[in-house]
Amino acid sequence: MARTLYVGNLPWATKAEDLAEAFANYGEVLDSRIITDRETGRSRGFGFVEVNDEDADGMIEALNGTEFGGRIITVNEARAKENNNPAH
DNA sequence: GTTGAGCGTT
Repeated sequence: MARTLYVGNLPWATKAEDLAEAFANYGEVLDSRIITDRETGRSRGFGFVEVNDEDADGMIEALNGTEFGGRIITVNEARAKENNNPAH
């Protein structure tokens, strides 16, 4: 079971491993992904972190509105195009 | 080499 977390307001230099490392301090990180521009390949400044369902809420509370890489990041439950579990 | 609200990739 896993839930996808949206992480926004990230510095341009943020990498997926950086997110995984930060989120791993508050729960189990299953996967992490930084969204980059498909055309240019540059970071869009936000990403997604797949975490354990049990720890998802705590990780959001722990990291939402906190400073990361010098910026205050936004952490929320991610929306999805199809397969996801937004149900509480 | 730049930018700053947002919800992605197969």
